[in-house]
Amino acid sequence: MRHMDVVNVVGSGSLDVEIELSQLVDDLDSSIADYDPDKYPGVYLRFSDDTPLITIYRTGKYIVTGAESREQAHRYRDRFLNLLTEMGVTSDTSNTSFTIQNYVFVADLEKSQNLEALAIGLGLEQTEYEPEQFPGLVYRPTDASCVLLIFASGKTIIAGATSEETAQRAFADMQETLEQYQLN
DNA sequence: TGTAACCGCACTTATATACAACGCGTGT
DNA sequence: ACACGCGTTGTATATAAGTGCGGTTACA
Repeated sequence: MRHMDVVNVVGSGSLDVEIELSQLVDDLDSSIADYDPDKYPGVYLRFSDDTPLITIYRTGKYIVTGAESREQAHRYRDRFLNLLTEMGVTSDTSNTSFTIQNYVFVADLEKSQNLEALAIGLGLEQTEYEPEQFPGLVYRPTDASCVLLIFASGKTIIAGATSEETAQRAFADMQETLEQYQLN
């Protein structure tokens, strides 16, 4: 199979405890935390440049975005929980939830594509291609819960999968369809 | 001053999250 | 007629891909 790279992983979880956000921000190092309730209701926490962003809400729910892998998302989630426990904001977080909600992949068909022909081959009902609106073709497979954006260069984005396997299978299935119609 | 080159940005997709503001419906 | 609740929309976050647009810069 042609290679696929994960470029973004999004996960969400809950601390199961309400958080006083202004207090939390006061206790955090201002270099890692940002909070502007007039602009957005969540607190942004980033440990350092090029690491995932964690957004924390009043309800205790939080999101991890911008991770490069499932492992990295979990690693920074753990680091976040440890920090809150050290600060005394939370006590026992061992049974709190955390789920990967979205994977974004970049793949390459390694061959330029005729998107008009591709729309027909993949099925007009499953595709959207409006080059004046956006240069990529949007493909929504009926049997996979993810979306593929295919570009004339052959570069492809797979978004919305909740597992790496789902995305990989969707990309492989699409390539198979292209072969069937000899579009590749 | 004109033109060319370049930069930054919005376009679209998914997803969790929350809050404001809006429309619309129903009940009082 | 008014109040209340619910649904929806826009706001913000990350991330890649292409195209086109506007603005800025540089040079002749």
